[in-house]
Amino acid sequence: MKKALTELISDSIRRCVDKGLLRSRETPPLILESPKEKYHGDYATNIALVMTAREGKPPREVARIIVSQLEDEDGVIEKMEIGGPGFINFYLKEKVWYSVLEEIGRKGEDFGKGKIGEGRRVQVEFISANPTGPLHVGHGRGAAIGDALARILEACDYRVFKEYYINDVGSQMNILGQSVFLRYLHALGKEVEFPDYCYQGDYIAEIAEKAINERGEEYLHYPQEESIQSIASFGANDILRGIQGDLDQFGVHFDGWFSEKELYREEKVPRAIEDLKKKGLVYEKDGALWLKTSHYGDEKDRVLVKANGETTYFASDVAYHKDKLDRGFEVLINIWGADHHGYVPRMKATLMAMGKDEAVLKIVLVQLVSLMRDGKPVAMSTRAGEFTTLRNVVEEVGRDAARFFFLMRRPDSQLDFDLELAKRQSAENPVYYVQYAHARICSIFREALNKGIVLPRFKDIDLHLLNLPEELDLLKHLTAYPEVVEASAITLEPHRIPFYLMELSSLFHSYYNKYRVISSEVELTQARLLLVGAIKGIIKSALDVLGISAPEKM
RNA sequence: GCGCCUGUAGCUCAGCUGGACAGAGCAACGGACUUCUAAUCCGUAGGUUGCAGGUUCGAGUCCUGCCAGGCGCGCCA
Repeated sequence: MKKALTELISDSIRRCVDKGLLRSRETPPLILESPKEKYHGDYATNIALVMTAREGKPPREVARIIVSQLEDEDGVIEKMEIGGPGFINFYLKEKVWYSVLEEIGRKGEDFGKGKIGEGRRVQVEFISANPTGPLHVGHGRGAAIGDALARILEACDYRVFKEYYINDVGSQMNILGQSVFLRYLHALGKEVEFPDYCYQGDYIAEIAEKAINERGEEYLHYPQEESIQSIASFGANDILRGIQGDLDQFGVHFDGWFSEKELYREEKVPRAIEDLKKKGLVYEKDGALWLKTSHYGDEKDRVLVKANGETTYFASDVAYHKDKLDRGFEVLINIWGADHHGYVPRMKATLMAMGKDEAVLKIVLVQLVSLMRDGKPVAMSTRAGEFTTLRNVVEEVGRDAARFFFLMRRPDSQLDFDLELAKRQSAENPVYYVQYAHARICSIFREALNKGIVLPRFKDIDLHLLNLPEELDLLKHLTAYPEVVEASAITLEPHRIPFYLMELSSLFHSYYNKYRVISSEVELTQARLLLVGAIKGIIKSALDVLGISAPEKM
């Protein structure tokens, strides 16, 4: 609808220019919005205000000219008004809003799906937590956002690949190996000291137990270095299985798991460096090998290979991102914890060094989560081993509530996650508010079924019976759903969908309390059933895009 | 010291990427269940958008400088 109206206005402006009424050859981008106040119409544009400087005419005059040339061939406009300083307000005919019901009926679950992706291949990389311990709540937020974004992009005709990058190389693996090895020795009755830098959580001892059960005393017989390395992979594998289990329980499923170790095994790191060297972007200084990231906006150059010959973590990342491109992804989306924000410029620079546009790599920074219980912070330091895992949180508050809470806020604002609040099954908890709207509608349909009410074919229903202001308002909101999904995809902001859902649910609950859907008037009942059925469908698909269930009974 | 994010009602947050009088929910107060689920609804009250400037027809939104909170600034991963 919005698009059609935008067309009409553009046509009108073109006509004005042709007729010499206006002189702007280039029209600024046309912005059409839904005014907050109803008496400002269904849609409004500020185009006349924007054009006023170039036209040398007062804005209301420009607006008047545009309105005079507007040809509404399909007869969708009820009236147009020039408001305030020069807004053009459009009031649409009621029939326009009815068409959304037909569209929802026709498209079913595809209603809300857009085309802006044009089939482009996009990779969404998220969580990518080191396999050195279970996932904690912070990872949960990243997981919820990454998964929801993937679903949103899919709904907009992107071909999405969800990937988890496993950081299974480097010193943290070594520390994991040492930590487990020491617990292993301890469990076998040896005297050991457990240093501070080792991972402290109970899960380390549990892995050591498993190692004993599965491998016995095998690790005692190798040289210590070898044992540590080997027990590190044993531990990493075990932890990774745990992470997969946690994610499974949270309803997140990846299309691919990419191992850093594989990058080295396939020599992709040296090859990536070689590639950049050929472009003259790599140089040697102080015995180390550097990438000229500063040529692409980074504050300084970065080391790829240290003076001691070891490659850096950054080098792996360079190779990994090259691999992403080699696999044919056109857009790369990385969901990162905000503590990694300092790496954004160097990663963007890397992509540019590989000859890509900066916009190919989009990085969503997710701010930290503070876990609260009744307003008091819950400690969660990994080191001390007293952290709260994602698993614990999901078990305590449930998958749906956890997801909704993670998705409710803008990624770049810090999140206080209150466990007690998330558990409460009351108005304070918006998850239930939305789900309840869905369940209520399902209940209406059960009642209709009981009473033997049948929905006739769409064209046999008299939609003009839906003429209450509340009904038109609901229809307008339904119409806006595809725009919300699209905006969400463009801005990479999933929180718009929970907010949309809360608004829609609120309108429905009001309507439900004020009027009856099922009444003795058969035709009215049928029309209203059609309306609430459409609402139900949209709540369902919006929840779906968030990875949240839509229960039929509560 | 430098950089990134945040600052909006008592609390938790929206604000459609510059629009009309700044919006919800919670908490507070007062009402609504013989009728499709009261996990709901209706009403009342609540504001100098951190502060000070600037840009323009118009600023919560953009720019500059402060203030406050969070997070980063390794040849660590």
